[in-house]
Amino acid sequence: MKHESYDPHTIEERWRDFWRERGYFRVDTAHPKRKFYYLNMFPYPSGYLHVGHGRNYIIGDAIVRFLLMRGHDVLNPMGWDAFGLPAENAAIERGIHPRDWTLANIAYAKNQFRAWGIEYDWEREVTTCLPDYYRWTQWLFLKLYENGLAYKKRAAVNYCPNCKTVLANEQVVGGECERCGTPPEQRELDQWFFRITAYADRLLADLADLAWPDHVKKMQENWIGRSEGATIAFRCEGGEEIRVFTTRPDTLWGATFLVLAPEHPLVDALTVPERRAEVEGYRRAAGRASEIERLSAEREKTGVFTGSRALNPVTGEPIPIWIADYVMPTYGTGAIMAVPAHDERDFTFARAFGLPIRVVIAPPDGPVLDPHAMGTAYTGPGTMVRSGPLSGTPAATAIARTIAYLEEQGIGERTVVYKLRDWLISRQRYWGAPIPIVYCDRCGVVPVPEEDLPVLLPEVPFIGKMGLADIPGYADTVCPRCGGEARRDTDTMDTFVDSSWYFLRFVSPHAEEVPFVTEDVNRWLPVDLYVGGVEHAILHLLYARFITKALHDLGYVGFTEPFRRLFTQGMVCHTAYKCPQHGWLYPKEVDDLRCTKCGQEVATSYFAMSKSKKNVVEPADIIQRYGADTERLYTLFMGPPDRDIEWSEEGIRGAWRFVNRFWNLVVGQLPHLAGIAGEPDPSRFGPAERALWQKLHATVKKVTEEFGERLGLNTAIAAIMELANEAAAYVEGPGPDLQLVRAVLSRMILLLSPFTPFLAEELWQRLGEERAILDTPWPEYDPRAVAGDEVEVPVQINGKVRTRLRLAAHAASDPDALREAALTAPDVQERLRGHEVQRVIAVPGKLVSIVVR
RNA sequence: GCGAAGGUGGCGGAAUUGGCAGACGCGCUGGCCUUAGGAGCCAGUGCCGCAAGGCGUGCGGGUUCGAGUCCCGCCCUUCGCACCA
Repeated sequence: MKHESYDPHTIEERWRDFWRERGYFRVDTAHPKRKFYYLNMFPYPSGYLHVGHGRNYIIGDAIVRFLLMRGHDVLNPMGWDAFGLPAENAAIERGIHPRDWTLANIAYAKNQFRAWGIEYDWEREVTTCLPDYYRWTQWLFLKLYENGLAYKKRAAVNYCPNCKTVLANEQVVGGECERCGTPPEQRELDQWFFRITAYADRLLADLADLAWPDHVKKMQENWIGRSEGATIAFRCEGGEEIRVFTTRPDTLWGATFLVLAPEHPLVDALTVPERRAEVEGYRRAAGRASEIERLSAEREKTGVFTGSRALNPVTGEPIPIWIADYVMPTYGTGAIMAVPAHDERDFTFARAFGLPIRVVIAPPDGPVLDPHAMGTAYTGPGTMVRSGPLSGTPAATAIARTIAYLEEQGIGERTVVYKLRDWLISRQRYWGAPIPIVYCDRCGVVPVPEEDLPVLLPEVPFIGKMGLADIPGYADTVCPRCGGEARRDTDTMDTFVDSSWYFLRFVSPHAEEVPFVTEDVNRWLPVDLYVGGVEHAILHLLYARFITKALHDLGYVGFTEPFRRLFTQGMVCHTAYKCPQHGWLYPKEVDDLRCTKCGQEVATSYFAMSKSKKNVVEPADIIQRYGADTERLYTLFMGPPDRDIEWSEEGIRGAWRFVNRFWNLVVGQLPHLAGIAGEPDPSRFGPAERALWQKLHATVKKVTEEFGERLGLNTAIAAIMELANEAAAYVEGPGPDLQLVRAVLSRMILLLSPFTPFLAEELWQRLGEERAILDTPWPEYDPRAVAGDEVEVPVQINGKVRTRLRLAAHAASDPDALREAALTAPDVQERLRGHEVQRVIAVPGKLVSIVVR
């Protein structure tokens, strides 16, 4: 080897602490000139970060380095979402305290960041499980409580018997506990809720202004689930009033029965004695049925008749009242009017139980519907028929006219309902922020005074699944109001409360009197770019938006949305092996696709990296073999950041080879470049120089633009590779222009520096540059140089490219000259012989298309 | 069922505005170098064909001088929601 070969370990060790010592990633939040709040979703400290986690932070570090070079004041903090069940469960397994486990993981992860070359302002570190943070989570609870946004109620809630705690609706995914997959049970419990439903309309409306991926907005929209319709009152024969919600009030004349949810409060009163046994039996069965069973749309419809009737308010006809579990107790009023002719579910139910079907909507131009012949409900548009005074109303105005009529008659009114329900935040586990509430026999529910915060987690040896209620003495306290004996609330808050405001704390992490300094957060928020996994599309992002709006209304912040732009990065997948007998296997337990324990053939598949599937790749191994720069480069190169990608052992070698080639290119040129300074002089360029010069400027443009809207970092890297390939070919050629070589190499180092910061800093210094890269402005490009002075223009004949012309840029941009050049080109002439030219389309700078016969 | 995203070589993926399909990388093939190669370098590599040429972006139609890109109708994959009245 004629020069020093690339040794990532020496290089990376040299620069690792340089950035920290120089404080490049610190920011003065009080005096930003061009502020940019970049935020990665903070991690859950679960043990270690694998290369899949790394992707999130590597994307962020590259963007932040770019922004710094562009002269922004970047707030780029990092912290730990440190409370929660997994730490508790891991601690139980290991027989240690969740705090010790968590803090050890944090220390380990910080070293991993350092190894990756990812720097943060660690003076802003926020750890949600420490009292100086959760004190303010409790403060948040108190503020919501004082303003009627936190309340306690007894309700049927989802309880996970395995995790031994209740769950929010958002944490029941597909009828299973989000954490452990156990189907939750319904339990009647006294629990704390946050009144997120009070913000349903604004959470929905404000989505419009967010620069978020459409699918994430759509998911939130669906989750909030706004429906417009009417509430209609039905008088029962026994005098009770049943209110139903419907989106189709125009079908009211076709309502032939009512259905209540089994849990509906009027069921008892409406059940006649001879039906009581059957109704009670059905209610008990419905209570036991898990959420999955009950929500399955394919399930047979079941229900029972209460024996009572109500009067259809517009026809005066008595109609039977049933109960059925296809009606949800918590949506709308928990009761529906059934219009079997025009609603699929009601139709199925009516057919199953022989209930009458009455057609009140006539399809346009269609045959008159015959209730006996219908195989399915007609839910399409049509004219109202058999609907008393409203008969003949066309579809377009039917709903609005019916609502007006109902309001006139005093039977009902326009109503908007949401699927969104209040956020259940009580958890019966230890590792969370205690709810700062005291129960006193004399004073009732008493909030802990702000000055008494934090309510500390009790210091106990940690022995097993437990809540604060299991810890002797924890609940005993005195009432803050009367000083008498009282009991503490023994629940902790959902960890999503912790993460619903952490982005505010980062701005003023050391404030002791307040959770954050309003003036400062107003200067820095909303977050300019928030990057994280799409799995938080609903839970975290909806909660954080809600809390921000609540804090806004209470006067603590001046903005209503926390995250202006959201980017969701894809997951890193990797081969996973499964043995029919031994389950998931580590790659080292597989030989020639057979299990090393039993010799059976293993199944291979691709999954997002996870410990449970034993398919994680450890950054330490990769860094040991190739260095952090190679891992970073490969991570960003292997696919667009918003898509899932597949980690491959071969792929990383490609990145490794590039890093080596680049090193060899620059280090190989160093002896020639000593003493070479100044910008190259384009007037002295030959064709090879002009081509390279153009490529350089085009590459600067490309890379710069990819850091904008698209974040196509994979193609930015590809562009740099192209430039490197051309530069390598150029320096091998005859008599290279050394000023040009220096210009190309030094700018290429800058372009590469967000991706491979160690390598870039090292080569930059070896090139003799005095300033560090992060003190150097990002390279500029000259649009004229990008355009170049000669272009290649393809010529199509009947839609096929037949030849390419090399033309001066000015000729290519003039349609007439372009047309002329194409038609006179010898090989075009050749092809046109014997044909009649019908049409010539010359697109300046692009191509010429000739149509012949 | 509803909604969203996607389907391009052997593979990961490019093609940003209707204008050269397959950039860049992996893999593969051949060669060089080497005691050796899971190192490095050079060349080739969408498919069919000796070639000229033809065919090619899930399938079928359409618009256009020109379609991966736009329109209509399907198929498949992934994700989200799912008896929400």
